[in-house]
Amino acid sequence: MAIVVNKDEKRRNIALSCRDLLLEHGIRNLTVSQIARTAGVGKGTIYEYFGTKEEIVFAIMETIIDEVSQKLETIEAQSVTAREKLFRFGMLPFGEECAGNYLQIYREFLGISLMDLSEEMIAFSQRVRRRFESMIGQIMAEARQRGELRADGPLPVGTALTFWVGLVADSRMDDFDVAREFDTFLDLIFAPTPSGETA
Amino acid sequence: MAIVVNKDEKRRNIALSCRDLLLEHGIRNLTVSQIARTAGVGKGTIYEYFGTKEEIVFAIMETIIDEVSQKLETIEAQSVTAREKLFRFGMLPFGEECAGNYLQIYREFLGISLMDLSEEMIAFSQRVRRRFESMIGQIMAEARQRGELRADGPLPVGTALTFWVGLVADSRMDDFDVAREFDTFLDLIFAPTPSGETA
Amino acid sequence: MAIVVNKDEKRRNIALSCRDLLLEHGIRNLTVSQIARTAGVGKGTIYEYFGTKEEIVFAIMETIIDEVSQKLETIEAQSVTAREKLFRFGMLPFGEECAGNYLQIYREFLGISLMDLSEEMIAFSQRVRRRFESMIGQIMAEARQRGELRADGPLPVGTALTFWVGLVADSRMDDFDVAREFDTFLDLIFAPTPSGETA
Amino acid sequence: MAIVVNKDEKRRNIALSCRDLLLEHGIRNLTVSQIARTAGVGKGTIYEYFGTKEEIVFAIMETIIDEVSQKLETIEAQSVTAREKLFRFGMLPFGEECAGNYLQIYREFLGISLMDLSEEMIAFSQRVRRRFESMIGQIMAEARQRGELRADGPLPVGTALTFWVGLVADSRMDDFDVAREFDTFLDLIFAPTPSGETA
DNA sequence: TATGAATGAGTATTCATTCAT
DNA sequence: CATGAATGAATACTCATTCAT
Repeated sequence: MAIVVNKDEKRRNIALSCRDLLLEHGIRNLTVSQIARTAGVGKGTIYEYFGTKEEIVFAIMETIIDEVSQKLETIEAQSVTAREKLFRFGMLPFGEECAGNYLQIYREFLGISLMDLSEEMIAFSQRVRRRFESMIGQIMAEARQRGELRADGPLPVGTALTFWVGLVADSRMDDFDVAREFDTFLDLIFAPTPSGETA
Repeated sequence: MAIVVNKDEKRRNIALSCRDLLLEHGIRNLTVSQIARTAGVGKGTIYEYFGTKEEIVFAIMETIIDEVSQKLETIEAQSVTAREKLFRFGMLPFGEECAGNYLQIYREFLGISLMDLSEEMIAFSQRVRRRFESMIGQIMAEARQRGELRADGPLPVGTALTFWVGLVADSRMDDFDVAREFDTFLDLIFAPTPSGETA
Repeated sequence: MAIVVNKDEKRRNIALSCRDLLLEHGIRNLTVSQIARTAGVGKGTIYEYFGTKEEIVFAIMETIIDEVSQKLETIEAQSVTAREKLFRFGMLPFGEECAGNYLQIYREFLGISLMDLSEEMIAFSQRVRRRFESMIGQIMAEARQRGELRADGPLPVGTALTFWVGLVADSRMDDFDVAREFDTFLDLIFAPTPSGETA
Repeated sequence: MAIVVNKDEKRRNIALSCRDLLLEHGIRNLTVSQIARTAGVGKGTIYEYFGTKEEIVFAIMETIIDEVSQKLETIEAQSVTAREKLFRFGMLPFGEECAGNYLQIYREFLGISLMDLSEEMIAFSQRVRRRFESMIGQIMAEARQRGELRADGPLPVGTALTFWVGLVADSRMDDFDVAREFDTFLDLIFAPTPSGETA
């Protein structure tokens, strides 16, 4: 009888075991040989579970995104204003903590996906975007219910995400103050309604 | 007497003669050999005027940005609202016209600059950003004077630029509606006062 | 009671089920995985019946040669001159009909056997050659009896076969007129005895 | 001033310096690295003079064919019958002497060219064929003038070449007597007059 | 008897940059 | 001033075969 292997599980295991490798070496410097060695299997085995190096990278990125998502959920659960939640969301990869590499990797991935407009790459980008869309959407929906957010128009979910992408990109520049810029943006969304008007 | 050629002028000439080459082939597919051939000089000569391929690309990009700037000035001069001007500014590379390649090239350049965090690259990015900052700054300043823009706080120049960068990046995704997203963003800036006041 | 399967029979079944696969994909592009899948068994099972991929290919080739042999027998039975029979024999794989692939496969096989001079490969080649030798030998023997062929010397069976191999090889060249060349060769064998000399 | 290099000459030099390498390692086992090392240049330099590995092989093969051609010319000059000349021509690669490898290489090349039906490969094969065609053509023309060859019909140049290709291929088989087969073939060409005339 | 998961060797090619002339 | 010949590092992917179950 043949050995039975859960393919998806093994894929995930390989990806998980290479998480650190990716974070350390970066995406472009990752070689399939390294991946195989790190995962403790032969190079051929890698191609038994992934069709292409790109696919491996996607899988590893996905595990990282899963991690980030969990952190976001933690933030979600905190009892602070929606604005603050969004701020913490957006600032997560910019935090000093362990997160430094996230920023680097995300930036690299963004760079790669801007140059490689293959179908697979775009599809993956969209998939990732949608995940974050739903998380942010929830926060904003809540915020609107609580009156934190203006009641008119569609929720500025996409606007926030797009701005955040710009934030990641622009943050590469020395004199760019991420926190300040993000704060300014959130001001726009949460309509600080200049000076006490509205009322 | 030997013909004296201003070094800067020759640099510029080389850059100008390669503008189309860049727009056609893209940045990564541009080879120094092609550049030399197109400029009608030897490969070695190129390195007489530029220290590195990167520098050549910067020079060519600069000529392209000059072009774009001129187009922006034309828009500036149009008699429309500041909001409309900003919209036209931002949408310029997304226009059908000839501009198609601008978007592609800018995206590619953004991608490259996200992966290559060398000092020169960052410095160049900052230089470019500042050019656009000043142009947008003028429009916004005017807008505020005319009352189109809220009077409080700093002008959201950086916010707009950062959002625009995100726009360029996200526009690679099939289902992304650039115009709509940009419009939504401009709404945040220009019509912040929730309950129909302003009017 | 377990179903008893004759090992040779199963070998033959596997070979037969892969005939089309070989004809379509060619020899080199045939993978053992494909073979197993097409034969409806596991990869390991294939190696239960064949020692090596080469052996599988031999077995499939043999089924194809069987087919060709049958066609040759049909030609044999036609009431035409021996010369015409030989011509039809030789031209069979060059015919438009379905035979197109036969030529391709035979050429590929010839190429492989020229590069892989293993004992098995040579033995197989000899086996195949001998099959055709006997068929052609019969025709020529008849022809001599009927006076179609010169009476002196050994029958040019080998000569014809060797020439035919050259024909298959050379026919890869665009400007090669197979029919004409073959005809010229047959003229030599059938000694058109220039202009009525003989006498 | 730039260094001036005669490109064709350098190509030839590289090819010449790798002649032995090809003869020893065979065509398929030749690596570009080896070629570069043997030619005493960098790998990149090889690609300065050849577009592809295939081209290098062609060039080396050409030098070998040049050698063979010279030997053929020597044979040409010998004072023997045309039949004997053709025999010596054809048997050249089968001779014990140094020629052993020629046969091997030619066989390998034939094998490769049967599997790789690219335009370049076919073009090269045709080029080679034409060279031999002209040489053999001369001998046959002479032979006919001297009455050694029948006076009617076109010279069987192509027939001989095609047969020779078959000879090279079939000679891989143990029990194949090249000399005898070739002799039989030449009999067909030179002694067509059936009934013992000859005279 | 049947299976299929695991394996790993092996190689062509590009192009920015230098420096002898 | 100008040239262009020379350089060499670096990496994904296939597939026949085995053997534990």
